[in-house]
Amino acid sequence: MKTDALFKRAYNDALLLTAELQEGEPIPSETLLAARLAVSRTTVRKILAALADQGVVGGGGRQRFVRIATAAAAPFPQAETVPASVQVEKQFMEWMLRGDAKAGSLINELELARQFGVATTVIREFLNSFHRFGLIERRPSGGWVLQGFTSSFALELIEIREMFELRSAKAFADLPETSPLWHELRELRAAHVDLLGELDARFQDFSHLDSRFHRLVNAAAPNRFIDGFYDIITLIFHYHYQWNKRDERERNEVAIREHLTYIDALLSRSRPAIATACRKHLASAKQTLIRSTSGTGAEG
Amino acid sequence: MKTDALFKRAYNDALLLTAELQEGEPIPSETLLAARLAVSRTTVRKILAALADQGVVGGGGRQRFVRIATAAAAPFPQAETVPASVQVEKQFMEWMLRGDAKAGSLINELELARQFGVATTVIREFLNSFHRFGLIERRPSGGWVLQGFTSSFALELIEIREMFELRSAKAFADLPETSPLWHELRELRAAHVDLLGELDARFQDFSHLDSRFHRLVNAAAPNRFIDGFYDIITLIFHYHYQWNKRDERERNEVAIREHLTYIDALLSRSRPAIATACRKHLASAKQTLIRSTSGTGAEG
DNA sequence: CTGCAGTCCCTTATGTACAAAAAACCTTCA
DNA sequence: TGAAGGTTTTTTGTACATAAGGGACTGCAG
Repeated sequence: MKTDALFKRAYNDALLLTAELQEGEPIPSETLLAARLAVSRTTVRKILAALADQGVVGGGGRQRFVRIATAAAAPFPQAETVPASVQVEKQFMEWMLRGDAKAGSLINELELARQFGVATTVIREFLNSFHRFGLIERRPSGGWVLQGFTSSFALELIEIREMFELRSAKAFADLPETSPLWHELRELRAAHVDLLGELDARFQDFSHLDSRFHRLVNAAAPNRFIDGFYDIITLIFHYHYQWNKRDERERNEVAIREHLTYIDALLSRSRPAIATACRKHLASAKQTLIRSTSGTGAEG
Repeated sequence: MKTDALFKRAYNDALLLTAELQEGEPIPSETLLAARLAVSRTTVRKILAALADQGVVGGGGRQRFVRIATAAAAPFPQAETVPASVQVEKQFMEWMLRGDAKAGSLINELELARQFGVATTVIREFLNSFHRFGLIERRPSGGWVLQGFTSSFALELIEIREMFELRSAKAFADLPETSPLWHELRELRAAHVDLLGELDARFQDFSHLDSRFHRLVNAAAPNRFIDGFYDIITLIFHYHYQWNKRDERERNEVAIREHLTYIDALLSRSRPAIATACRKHLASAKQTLIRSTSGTGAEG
């Protein structure tokens, strides 16, 4: 049976929407709600039925209205609103980065399924799509081998990243003045400055900003393979930022300042300045990443 | 139920092995056969039981021998010895490259499953792993959109290829004299010369040689992401060579000569010569590929 | 005639079942 | 005693069932 995490999330969102309305106010049309909640009308109807059950909305057909203005109905627990596939990724990364599994060991689908509380099918599908991240390998006879987050993985990752980033940064400098990306870059610069101002409170927001920035640079000359590669980068850095707490604030401050230099170089369109700033930033990202890898990276 | 294509392939292989033995000769041990046929001993035992049923081998336990020297038993049909997943890839590429499906259209799992004669699970798993080749995209709401083999796909593919190949070629030139790769390179050069000599008869063998050569170059400085990328290259070129028959012989001859120039440049270790030969080869590969793409590549 | 809700059908996601294949363990005989 | 065959246990690949969710079609009301 398919999980109804989508329904539950949308239901919770709908509860928030109704809370904004006055008692007795009419409910927006199903089509409108569908657009607002980003789900199909089928799901909206299911939600409306559930809300009617809960007494939150009254009436029926075209005469639906808010019955209780204060959100009396309890929302679904947060955990149930996350699709199984997302939870599996999170749990798997945790399992791997926490060192519960050694590099080179076999992955047992059934065991993981039990441990994560999902069906083996979900694990199987996850492993299949996770393969592209380079952290696991398929054995010829079936089954999967864990490669692990080793320093050789980090080195190989960073090597490709440097090639792609330098290429994209150059392309960015060649963008016509009219490109909307320049505006986005300036906005992103402002976001960096903002974050730097309140770094003590929000220093964990950097991970997201980092991903946005590097994807913006790549948008100068889109290439689906580079985009795909940035998914890997984003994943690795996301979890890396989550798990490696050492000097987190300092690391992020350094990175933000490097970004700013890099952004200014891009804005100046000076090729040498861009290359220098880009290389410098990548070099320090490399150091950070390698320091946190698990092993020697000596593998077959 | 799991298919027994593995058993059938190994059974056919085993039939060939027994045909080499004299009537009455003893059969190698189960362990040895398992290694020889590249399957587990469990499968070997199943094969031996089947062969005994067919009267090809007699005796039992430690006294098994060949009963009929001439291979009297019929092997399984070729088609049944290919795992479903491999057949699906072939059929899918055919379906796509033949133009049965337009770029941008939705992929219907059930329909494909029926058309290819497999269960939907197999299609699903295939699409999941095929995603990395960049020819299909996942829709946010589930399901897949066909991107197709467009010229923008080809251009993006080639761009990455050039970056990777130049990088690896440089690394190759820096290999120590003692590296075994130099020997392999010389062997590969000989294979090219051989093929050139009998090109009229064997010109289709080039596809395989091409893949071997480029993977060898990459082996100079292994990187799992580049390796993964070469899977894409190999796939595309493999099917491209199969489907684009126009000027096939001439194209291959040109490519072989370019390879020879490229190999000689590598052997000379001259950086400028390597870069020139590499670029020249990639440029003509690019032309060939782009000429055979299906559309304008104008997509969202 | 336009936007809405009612209804129906199609497709996909996920759990479960079961056979194939692998791997581990046990027994036997030269 | 060690290499072979016999037996049992695990694990994976594939089919199938079923609910969730998307989308098309229809008739109605303003």
